[in-house]
Formats: sequence, structure tokens, C-alpha cells
Amino acid sequence: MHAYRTHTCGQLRRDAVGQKVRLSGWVHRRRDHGGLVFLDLRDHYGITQCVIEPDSPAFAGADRCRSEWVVTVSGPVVARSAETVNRDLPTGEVEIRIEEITVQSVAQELPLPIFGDLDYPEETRLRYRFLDLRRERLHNNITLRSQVISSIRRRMIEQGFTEFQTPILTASSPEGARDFLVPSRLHPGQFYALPQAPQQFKQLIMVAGFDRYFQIAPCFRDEDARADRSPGEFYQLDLEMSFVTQDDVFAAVEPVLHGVFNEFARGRTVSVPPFPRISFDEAMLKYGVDKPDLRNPIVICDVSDLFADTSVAFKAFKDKVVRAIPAPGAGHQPRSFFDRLNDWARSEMKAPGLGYIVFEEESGKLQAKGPIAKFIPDPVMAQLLQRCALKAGDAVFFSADPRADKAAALAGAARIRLGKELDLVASGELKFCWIVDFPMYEWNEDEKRIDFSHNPFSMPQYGRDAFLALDLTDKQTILGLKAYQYDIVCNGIELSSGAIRNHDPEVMLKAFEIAGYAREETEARFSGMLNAFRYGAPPHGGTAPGIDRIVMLLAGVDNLREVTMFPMNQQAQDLMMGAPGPVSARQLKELHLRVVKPEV
RNA sequence: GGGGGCGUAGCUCAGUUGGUUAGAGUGUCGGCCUGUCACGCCGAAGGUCGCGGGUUCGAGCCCCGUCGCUCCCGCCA
Repeated sequence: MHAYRTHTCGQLRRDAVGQKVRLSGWVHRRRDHGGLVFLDLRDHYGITQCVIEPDSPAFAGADRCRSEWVVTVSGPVVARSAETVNRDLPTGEVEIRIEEITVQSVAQELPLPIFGDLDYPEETRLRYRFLDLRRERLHNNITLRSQVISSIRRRMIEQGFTEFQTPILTASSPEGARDFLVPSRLHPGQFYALPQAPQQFKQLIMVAGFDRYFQIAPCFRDEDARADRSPGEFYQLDLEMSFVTQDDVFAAVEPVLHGVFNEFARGRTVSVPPFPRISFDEAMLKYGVDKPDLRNPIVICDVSDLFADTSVAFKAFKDKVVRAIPAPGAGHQPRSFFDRLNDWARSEMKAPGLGYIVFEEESGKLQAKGPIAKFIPDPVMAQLLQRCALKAGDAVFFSADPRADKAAALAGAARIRLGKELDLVASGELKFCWIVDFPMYEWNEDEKRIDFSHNPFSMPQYGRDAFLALDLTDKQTILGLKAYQYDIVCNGIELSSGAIRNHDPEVMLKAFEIAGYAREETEARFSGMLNAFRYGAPPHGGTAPGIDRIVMLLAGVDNLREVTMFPMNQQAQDLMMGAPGPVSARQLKELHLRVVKPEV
């Protein structure tokens, strides 16, 4: 008989009755009936009940076992009587009669119970991650993650993609996020950077003629964390394709995402390809964000013209961009509901307020109520009702600002909040969309300059000659430029960003010039890629959906730590391993480094 | 860098208007119990109320500071 086990703890069924078996695992739960002791033995595969009576020579050994001790038990599989079968356990028809028990490892009193499904403080969970990972919920999430990644790999290979690895120690790149730096021992004062994404490498792979690349790629960015943004590191399904248009990329990615999501949907419905394509401008208008949650039925509409009408006496909205956010069914909400939203807009969104109108039916006629209703004459009100598809029992909120982007942002935040508070968001759905036609550049108000608004390697949607001839001071035209740049969004979460790339060295130099980088500087920073483009580069494009976020959506959790085996905390520390930590003077010396601590 | 929330027993939490010896559940330890599966019953141990200062006759509670965790803003091409 094997030293540790003949079966797993999730394996035994009625047909095994009579066999003599050996199981190893953790003591999940101990029930002491004095004369009779039950031990639930748990491993990765399941739980099996083991039982022992006092006359057994192994009784003393079994009796001293406590939660989370690791033990090996041997004995016959016995059928349980009809009354004692446990329908909640797959192994619930049988139990092991313990004849022999060996303690492999004892456990101290636990800082984090394995049994049960209570919430525990994040700090404890992270410090004792190995215990949290034993618990059913996290154990299942991490297993799901593995299955999702394996499914993605299989589907990508089926689509004709080839997986390649790219360097982890590479060069720092300008633009984008803060780099993690690694000092070079052999080159004093010089540094490697961890890749923010394998962006340049995957483009070089296309230049090298490999046609369709993918990788489950680790990416590193030294930026502050959020619930859906791990500190430091995360994984992308990085992919790139040669000789493709934007539609070809969509057509390659959609079946993979749909397939994976459908495989792990557990009853939820998944958008069927082709996913809706929404331009950036349309998204900002209708949803107020560039990552709309399409489960929320609210659609924002522009009503600036209605309030500009001379018949409307409401001065606060004159000469402003006004967006209307319909709130279906909100007409029956108490006054406090509207006050609360107004307070939220003022305090959290730093807006002057959130005006509203409530529509009620009175003696067969639609009555508009609320602080600003009286300023709007009937003909204009009729247009408003029609444009926003409002009816009796609904309300409508207004976001107004001289700047369109600010009006849109408040409207978008209000839309999300209303969706939640009015319970309009359809759970049980996974709704995808592509956001396309992102602007190539944006105005940086703080530094009074033009920045890339997304990926500097995207191809502008503009003729080559016209682009090369662009006047650097023609702000109007430049800020109006769109790029072949797209995001994929699911349930309001940005899964990935991608583009048809700029494979023309002249266009690329010009693109950087517009963003304030001299030609020589661009040549120096991107010499590897620019040089490659001068030796025959195929048109290419790709994208990179975030693996962690995909698993998060599929697991139905709202924090990345729930789907990451060993996550860091919000301050980018690993409490279990003690990272980051100091290093020895000798290590610093080898790396030609001296630490200068910040003054307090 | 800024804003919000939280911090009381190993763990999860309660703690009234500032007022006697800070409680419960769970876990741990001891006793009882032969069919439980969140087993049950009896008992015990277990507290720097995050830390420091202040107000007060008196602070877990009020004030100031600080630390930790977390969520958000900035940031994340």
C-alpha cells in the first residue's frame, strides 16, 4: 500500500465499500461524541468522513487530532446507514473506519479558520495566504483561473496563434506608466526595466514573420492599486497579427473570449459575436465613460439645445453642455433619494449639483415636478420626454458644464449610480462591446501640451501624406485625429486595449514629434523597433485582454486579490514574504547603489 | 499626494448619553456524551479596547496626533 494514499478525499463512493484504503489530508473538522470520534479529512479533491470507536487501538491517536493537522488514515470503506448518509457530500454515502492513523504534521491554533465562509481582515488573509488558499472559495477561484488560462491557450492555438516568451529584463520606455527598474551590476549607473507589456517585442515578432503571436504575458507597472488593478504586476493575453485590419483582429478575438466566457459562464448569458462596436465619441455621449456597462439600460442624451431655447428661463444651464440622464421608475422615490444624489454630485463629483425633473400622471395628464420643471414650457418638455424616452413614474437628472467632457463625466457617474440604486443592472449577464475610434492625442491642461491619449504605436486614421504634412501648431486638427485604437469592455470593465500599429517609420517619427519628442529622441528611444521597420515590416495589429480581470468577471468577485494566488496589498507589499525589504550593504555595493532616504 | 471607512479576546463581532468588574459567538483547554456532519451539554483560561497625547471626578466612547488595513481621487500610453 502506498505510504500516503490509495485514493483522494473526493474519490470514494458506494462501490468502494469493503476495500481497505489509505487517505491523507487535513483534519477539516472534528466531532467528538466521547465514545465516538468523527474526523472530516480534506484534500484538494474533496472531503471524506472518517470515524473511530474507543475500543480501537488507534483511538488515542485519532482523539488528539485537531483542526488542520495533516494525517494519514487507513481502514476499510464502510457504507453509511440510510439515516446517516450526507447528501451534501459526494462521498457522503461512505466513511472510513480508522484502523491506523499517523500524524504527519501538527497545526498551532489558527489565525484564520479554514472551515466556514466568513469574511476575514485582508491583512490576516494576506499574511497567512497559505491558509486562506486552503479555504473553499479562494481554492476554487484559483483553480478556475488555471482552467481559464488553459482554455484560452487551447482556443488561441486552435485559431492558429503561436506562443512565444519575451524578455523580463528589458529597457525602460518613455511614455506610459512608471517603470520598475533593476540595477545592472555589469554596467554601473544603468538599469533594466521590467516590461509594462511586451509591446515592442510583439511588433518585432511580426517583423520577424511569425504572423500570429500570443503569450500569457506578465506585465509590470509601478502605479497605485485599485480593486481591479493589482499593484505592480498582472497578466495579459497578449496577441498580435500580421496583415490584418481592425475587423480581422475583432474576428479573431471574439470567438476566443465568447468561447472562454461561455465555458465558465455558469448560467450567465454571454454576448454573441459580433460584439457591438461603439465609437469613443458615442460612448462618451451615451454612457459618459469609455467603458460602458451595457447591462445598465440607461442611455444619456444631449439636451443642450433644449435649454438654450429662448423660451426656457433656466439660466444655470445657458451656454453649457447639458446631458440628461433618464431614471426609469425613480418618480416614486422619496425626496431624500434626490437630495442624496445631489449631495453626492456636489461633494464627490465637485459639481454644482444635479438638477432633476419627476414625471407623474395626474388625472390622465403628465405632470412635471421638481425644482427646475417650472422653467421649462410645455413644447420643450415634450421634446425632452421624447428624446429621453420618459414616461409617467420616471425621473430625469441633468449634468451641466461649460466643458463637454466634464458634463459627460458627471452624467456617466450618475448613470452608474442610478443603475445601482434603482437596481436596473441586469445581473446574470456578461455583456461585451468594442470601443473604437479613440482620439490619437489629447490636450494636457497642466503642462499645456499635446500628449498621446492612448498607445503611441497606433496608426492614425489619416492619410500618410496628409499626416506627414501636418502643421505641429494646428491643435484643432491634431486633437480631432482618431486612431485605429480600440478597447474591449465587459460589464463596465476594460479588458483590453489594442490597435492597428503604425509600421511606417516616417509616420511614427511624425507622431512622436506631434507629442513633443524630437526625431533624434524618438530614434534613440525606439531604435530597435524603428530600425526593424526599415527592413520590411508587415502591417500588423493586436490587443491584450487582461487575464486577471477575465477571471475576476468569471469568478463573480470584485477584487483581483480573490483570483490571484499570492497578491500584494494596496501598498504593494507582500506581507507573507516580506517584500519589499532591505538588502545587504554588500549587495548594494555590487550594484553601485547608495540609498538616500526621503527626508521626514 | 488627497478624501472616506474600519481598528475591542486566537478569529468574527456587540458595547446605549462619557459612569460598577468591557460582553457574545467561535476557537483553545478540562469534564460528560456511540451516529454526528456548523454535533450537543457543563466549566475554565483568554483583553496594552491599534499606539501616543489631551479634555474630564471618570474615556472603549469626546478632541488632537500617529500607525495599520481597505475603498476612492490623482496616477495607470
